[in-house]
Amino acid sequence: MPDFIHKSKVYYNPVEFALDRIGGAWKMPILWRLKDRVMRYNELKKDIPHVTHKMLTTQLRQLEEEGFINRTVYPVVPPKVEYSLTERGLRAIPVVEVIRNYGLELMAEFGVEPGKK
Amino acid sequence: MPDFIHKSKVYYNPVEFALDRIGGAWKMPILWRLKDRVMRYNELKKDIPHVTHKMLTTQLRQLEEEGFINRTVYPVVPPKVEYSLTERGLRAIPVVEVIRNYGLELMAEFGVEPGKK
DNA sequence: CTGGATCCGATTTGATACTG
DNA sequence: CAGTATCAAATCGGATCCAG
Repeated sequence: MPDFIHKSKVYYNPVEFALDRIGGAWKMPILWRLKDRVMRYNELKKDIPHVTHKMLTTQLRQLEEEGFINRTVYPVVPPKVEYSLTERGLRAIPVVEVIRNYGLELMAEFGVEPGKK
Repeated sequence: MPDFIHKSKVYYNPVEFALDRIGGAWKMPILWRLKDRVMRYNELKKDIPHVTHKMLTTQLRQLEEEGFINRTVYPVVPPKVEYSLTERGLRAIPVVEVIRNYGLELMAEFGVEPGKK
């Protein structure tokens, strides 16, 4: 597997490339929540446990910049901003689902319990 | 999605749990190479481009500790150590494959070329 | 050949304060 | 409500040296 460059970063394999787009602790959880509905910033903030303001905004910016989500600003006061999946974001969902299900399997194997909401 | 704890770290969702086991830049490439054969340390080292000694050893230790790979030491000089997939590692392969294929798709979309080799 | 340990700079992240 | 900027802490990764 050869090297290739994207946005001035060198990648060594397709897995690394994919995980740099939708990996990390928050991107898949964000995409997953936008799976079947549009959400406002604060909705995401409240729905994703423990994500900090900074992390949520930077991850949203990156997902937007790479074409996974749309950011729609309504010129009203107070501000209203909605996030939704793009075509590309939609195509990521099945992958997220595979990883998510695998995570649930692993958790069962390791004996960790999701607990209650 | 509730919180849960594994090895004194708090997780917030199954995706994060899964990626902490097999995510990062090197773990999937390692698992992928052990998919259909046993490999020695130096084989992996030579076969995975740009991985450093430190990264390869730490990732191998973690994969071993979490039960994804076996480490077999042959008491000879010079040392001979072989790595192979466990049952659990084998079950991770389909997931790796999904992400790998998705990475290849994304690369095509973004117009990056794997180059030759 | 395989692996551990250490140093140290680079990157990432959390907390906090400030804005229209 | 949504977002930016800044600072310090924490983590990560590469280079290097030593060892059985």
